[in-house]
Amino acid sequence: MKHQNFFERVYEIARQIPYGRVTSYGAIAKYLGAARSARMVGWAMNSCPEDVPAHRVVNRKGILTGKHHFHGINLMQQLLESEGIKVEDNQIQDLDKVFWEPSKET
DNA sequence: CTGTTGACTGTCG
DNA sequence: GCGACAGCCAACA
Repeated sequence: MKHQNFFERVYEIARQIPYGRVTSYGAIAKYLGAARSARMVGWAMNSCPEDVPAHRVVNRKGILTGKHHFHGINLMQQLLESEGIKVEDNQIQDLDKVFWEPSKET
């Protein structure tokens, strides 16, 4: 499997996010070698395939910045809470505990 | 082809 | 501690 476009790499990593864990756009972008491309991760998520748990991807602050891109405004939060992640005011609690880093998979 | 925007982040003042 | 700027890539007008 050769390297593909930036988007496809984002999808691959997003799919590797374990249950009950979350990551940030910057973490993914940084793993790809372009920490400044965090916006692209979000843009890639805009086309998020069903295989990609985009609800587990938040910004570095742990805020559900992309929640309004979901079908339901509170869907993203419910999905996270369903995985045991505490979410309050659109922000993930204990972010450092549920935070997942792509480099941990390699 | 050129300019703007976008689910972001780190650095500087 | 907070506000503003730059940087990365891709899609759209």
